[in-house]
Amino acid sequence: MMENEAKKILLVEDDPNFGIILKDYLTINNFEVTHAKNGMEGFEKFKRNDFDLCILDVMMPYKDGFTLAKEIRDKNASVPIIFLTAKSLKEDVLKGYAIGADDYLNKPFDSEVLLMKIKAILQRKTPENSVDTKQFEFRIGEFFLNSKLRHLSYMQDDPVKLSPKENDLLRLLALHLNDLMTRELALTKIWRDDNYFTSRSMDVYIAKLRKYLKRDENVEILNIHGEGFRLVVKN
Amino acid sequence: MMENEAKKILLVEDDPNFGIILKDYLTINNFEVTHAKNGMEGFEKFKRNDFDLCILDVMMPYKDGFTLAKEIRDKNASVPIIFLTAKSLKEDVLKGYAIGADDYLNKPFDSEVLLMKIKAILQRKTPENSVDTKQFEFRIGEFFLNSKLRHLSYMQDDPVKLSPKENDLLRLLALHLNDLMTRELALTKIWRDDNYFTSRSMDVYIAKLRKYLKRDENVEILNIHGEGFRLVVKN
DNA sequence: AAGAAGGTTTAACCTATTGTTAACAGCCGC
DNA sequence: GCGGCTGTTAACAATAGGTTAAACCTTCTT
Repeated sequence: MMENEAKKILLVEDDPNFGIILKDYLTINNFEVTHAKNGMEGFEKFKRNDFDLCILDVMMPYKDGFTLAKEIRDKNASVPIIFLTAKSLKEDVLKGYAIGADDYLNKPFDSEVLLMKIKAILQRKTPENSVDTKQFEFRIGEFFLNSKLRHLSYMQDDPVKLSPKENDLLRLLALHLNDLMTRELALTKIWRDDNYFTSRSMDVYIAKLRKYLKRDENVEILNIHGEGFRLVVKN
Repeated sequence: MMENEAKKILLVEDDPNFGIILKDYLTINNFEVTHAKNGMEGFEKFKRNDFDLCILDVMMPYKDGFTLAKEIRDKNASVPIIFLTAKSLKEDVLKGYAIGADDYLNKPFDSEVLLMKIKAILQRKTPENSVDTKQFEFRIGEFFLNSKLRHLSYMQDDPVKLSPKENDLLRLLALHLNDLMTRELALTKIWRDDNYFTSRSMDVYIAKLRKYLKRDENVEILNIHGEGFRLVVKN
């Protein structure tokens, strides 16, 4: 099965029973849910993560859903927000939308309906209207790396196709061009685990990259014993 | 603030009184509203214009809102759709979302709430959504794609008729010509769901498109393992 | 109402790509 | 020279993609 990354949802709901049930339901449906019990905690968690969607209860102690939503909007103008509420005052609904809500559900609601709404909202948000500051293109001596297409080209030759790991690793080296890229950084960023086996796996990839880069003798990957690697371009 | 062009809304509602009131209300709020009195008329009008949003009553004579929505979806996979309905059967709501609704309102509803929902939906839709440009004609090597008519022609040959999905997929590839079109994008935009089966279905459509495109050896669809596809024109 | 036709999804089978691990060899620094 | 790094290759397992055909579902016809 193709493993697409699960979308991350921040759920802020003070009722512990309801919160846990909803969290479980969404988890079963393949979302990665972070549950906060009040507005304060919700905002802390929001700041520490990149969420694809926020579900906020309106009535909560310490900090209500509207206030939280405003703080979230200040940090991030585009993350979708869904409000949940027991009362259904028109003024509240309008206030919610004015803050920039994407939807508004009155309790009790059907969980399947919520699921559909979540999907509908996530669909309208295309992956590329998020301003991606990611850098995809690098010049490395006479090489040119396009890490979006995973292509490494040398002068006029046909580009070589890189595997995802080859590509990630070379990109990380390029980001630290002529400088040290520590083992630890590569392992935590790319392999998401730092142990003997991932470390050996990384060495295998360094070997593969060296093979690709042999064509330009001014480019090489140097090892710094016990520290990491250094992609250098001579001259 | 710059005066943006009024957004065009297709309103399909068989109750004449309610329809006119709603149309006026939306017009006052700076939308350009086309009112159709039944599903038949709604579809005719849809075909003749580019709408930014559709508001469909579910229960209508001749052609109900769901059927109309499906026809609209076949023509245009991404235009937002809001359903209005008097009854609120859960099955109907889910059916609506399954077709690709963006929202679902039960009558009676507050017109201000509808207005806010419309704004929330359009806001998500418009931000420089480069991918969703309203472009329907493409030159792909020696091919010419008219994605309104769903015609793919090669030189002077008779055009091949494409099915809705074939057409949407080729159009999306063409919008990203020579660049990566991610699986995720195609699945969320065209299939409106991203899972194992829709992913395999997409592969089947890629095979179909490759068959059509074989006539021009300079045109091909390349795979980027784990990421998506790339429609390239050589030279 | 039955059947044909067209479109889409699912299943099945096969190939290609990718990542990990083992094995063995050489290297570093003390 | 010794023990822990690093370099390299090859085998293997797991996953993704290519293709065809059958199943399924609507819609259109008769």
